[in-house]
Amino acid sequence: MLVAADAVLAAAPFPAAVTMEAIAEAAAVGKGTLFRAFGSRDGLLDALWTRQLDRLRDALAAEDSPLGASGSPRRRVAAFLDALLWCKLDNRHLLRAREAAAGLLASPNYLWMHATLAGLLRDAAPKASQMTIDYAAHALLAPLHIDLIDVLLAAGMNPQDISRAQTRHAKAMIADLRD
Amino acid sequence: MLVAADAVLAAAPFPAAVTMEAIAEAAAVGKGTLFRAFGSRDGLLDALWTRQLDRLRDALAAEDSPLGASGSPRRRVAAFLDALLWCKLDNRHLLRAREAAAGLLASPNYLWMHATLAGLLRDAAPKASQMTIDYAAHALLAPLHIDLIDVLLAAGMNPQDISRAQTRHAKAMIADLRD
DNA sequence: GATTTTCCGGACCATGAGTCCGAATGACTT
DNA sequence: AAGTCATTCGGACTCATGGTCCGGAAAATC
Repeated sequence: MLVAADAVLAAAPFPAAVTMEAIAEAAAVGKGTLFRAFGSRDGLLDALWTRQLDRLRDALAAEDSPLGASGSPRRRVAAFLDALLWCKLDNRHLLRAREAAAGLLASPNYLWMHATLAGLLRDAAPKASQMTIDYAAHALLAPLHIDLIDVLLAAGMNPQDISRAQTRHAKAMIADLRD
Repeated sequence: MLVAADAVLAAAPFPAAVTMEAIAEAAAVGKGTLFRAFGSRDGLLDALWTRQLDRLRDALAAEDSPLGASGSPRRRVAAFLDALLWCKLDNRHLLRAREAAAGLLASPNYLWMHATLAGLLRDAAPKASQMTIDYAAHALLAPLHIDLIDVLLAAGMNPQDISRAQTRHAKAMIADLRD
């Protein structure tokens, strides 16, 4: 069932448009069965994503990988982020299946924010490469995602705290960009 | 029309559940008129969001604010991010109106990623405060959002580039956490 | 083989985005 | 002022899809 769902999502040119009915058919099963097993569309997607992360968790537990406790903390952080990156790349179809804000980052508004911030960063670090600056701008904007802000507020931070943390983040990024 | 839409979204306990019909009624206008004016639900939300950002753009243009060209680049970056933060806080209802991944950051999977990464960061910078580490972990995970990855790939970066940029980001964050 | 229980599946329902055409409004002409 | 034409409006309608539900099949038990 999970396998069939993964296959049909991977094959679809537009995973967000894949219906539960289509998945049920591909799995040679009734729609009711799908819903009984996963509760909802999101439940199914969650199950699929969790399955992928489980493999990652196993890798983390393995001693020999760069993720294992043997490496230096710094390397482990990088290795962990890399593992996540590859996992996400490999399962793009799955993550894109949640319609959500598809293309919101390509909207004029985000483009403007990014261009503006990148411009300011260029002023602050004239010698940094364009690609580095562009990435830094994205990395500074990403934590402003409303969902993350909600999480931070729910976790007990107040706007002042967030503002300070973000300023510090920016400072660290600029310091790095200046080499 | 925009004003009415903003009001009804702001008043709703769950903005994502506000229907176009409800907005039309609040604006004392037919549904057809709404759609003719904005094309779609997303179009309307875009228009609302753009309206807010326009105010920000004006502030940026003003000479006297910390955003103006008079400040140091570093201050301007911080001021810009802060302005965005407050803008987003003030318009939370509007941003949350795009149903999307509501609560995805509260899912066990994200919680695990965050906890794991925060743990690694703690190892790398034992003296940093918990709040700082938590924020850093969020800030490192946020750029892994699939939408951003897609944008980066579309912009010509390949996975290797992203990996390098992300590693550099992590390095900069850790360096900062260690003071 | 009869009876009970569990599980399955596809017909069915509810909802809400987006469409469309008839009606209303208003501008322009005589 | 009345008639005519163009433009815009609005709400009834369509359609797609997530989610429900019940009749019946399969399995377990005796």
